[in-house]
Amino acid sequence: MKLSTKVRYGMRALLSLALDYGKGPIPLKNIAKEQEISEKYLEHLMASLKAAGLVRSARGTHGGYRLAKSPSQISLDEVVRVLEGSIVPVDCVDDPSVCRRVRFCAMRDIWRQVKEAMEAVLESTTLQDLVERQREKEQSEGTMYYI
Amino acid sequence: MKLSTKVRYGMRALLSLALDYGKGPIPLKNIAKEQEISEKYLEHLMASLKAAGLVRSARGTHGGYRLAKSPSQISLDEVVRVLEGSIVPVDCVDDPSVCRRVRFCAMRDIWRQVKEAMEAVLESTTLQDLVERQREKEQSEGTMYYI
DNA sequence: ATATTCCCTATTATTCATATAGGATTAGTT
DNA sequence: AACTAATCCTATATGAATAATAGGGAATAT
Repeated sequence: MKLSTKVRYGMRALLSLALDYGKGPIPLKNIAKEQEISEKYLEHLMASLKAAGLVRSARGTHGGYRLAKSPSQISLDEVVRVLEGSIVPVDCVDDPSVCRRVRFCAMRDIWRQVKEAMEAVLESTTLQDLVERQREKEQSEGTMYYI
Repeated sequence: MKLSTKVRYGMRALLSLALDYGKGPIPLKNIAKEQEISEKYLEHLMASLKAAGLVRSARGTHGGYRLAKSPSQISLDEVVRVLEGSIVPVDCVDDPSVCRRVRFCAMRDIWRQVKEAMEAVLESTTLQDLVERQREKEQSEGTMYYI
């Protein structure tokens, strides 16, 4: 029931970009350093995020990544879906064909409830919410953020 | 964000025992056959469930496993915790020591909300609920159940 | 030109979940 | 006592997914 590090790293990277939203492209190198993620690994994540239309990129000097939409338009469930494929705890919830007796299965109902509960939280939270929350915390305490 | 098969198999095994609650010990072999789980693998799961006090065992002829408490007293969150260790999507939610900046982390709040949402569903459902749900479904449709 | 940056493909490493094996122990049955 | 059905224990193998690294190619601003 753990999130992959893909999602954890990806969220951190996006939060990083959200905090700098409007300031032009941020080089991957900076994000990697700030978030203590290997550059090479982060490249892959950014490629996925770009393919999904969450970030845009610019090459060359002064290039880097920036969010493709405003932080308030990116909800966390979108991010999880991009980096992890889906949110379901069990495949049959989204794809009934993986199990022949799906129609009679008591467990499946529960797993669907679990999925919906998780989704509700992730859908109702955007990067903008994270930014605000982060700024509040920094104000009173420190500067860095990790997951 | 997937459940391990440990949990899926374990739930199925327990549901099996719950459906036969009060009928004396059920040999592991029977459960394995009914649920299409390898006997050897199921042995490990039952060992965990026994160590956690969810089932009792009897050796020798006519031995087997039975629930240690009534189905209505076993909630699903307990089962998940036993077989998966915890319910958290990210370790820092339960154990702040894994990350030095936990106090200032915006993400952690969200992951905790996700955890609580999942827990709410699992805590409010017991094996007895599953049994009833299962019987309803069987009545109208078939006999077998899978996850 | 050159330095900086993203881009692409391939490969390796590591971890963890899953599964199997073989025998030891216990308890009923005859 | 011998036999059989069952759990119990420890060790090991397998496999798949995740995580991480490597190396060079292509674009762009100065």
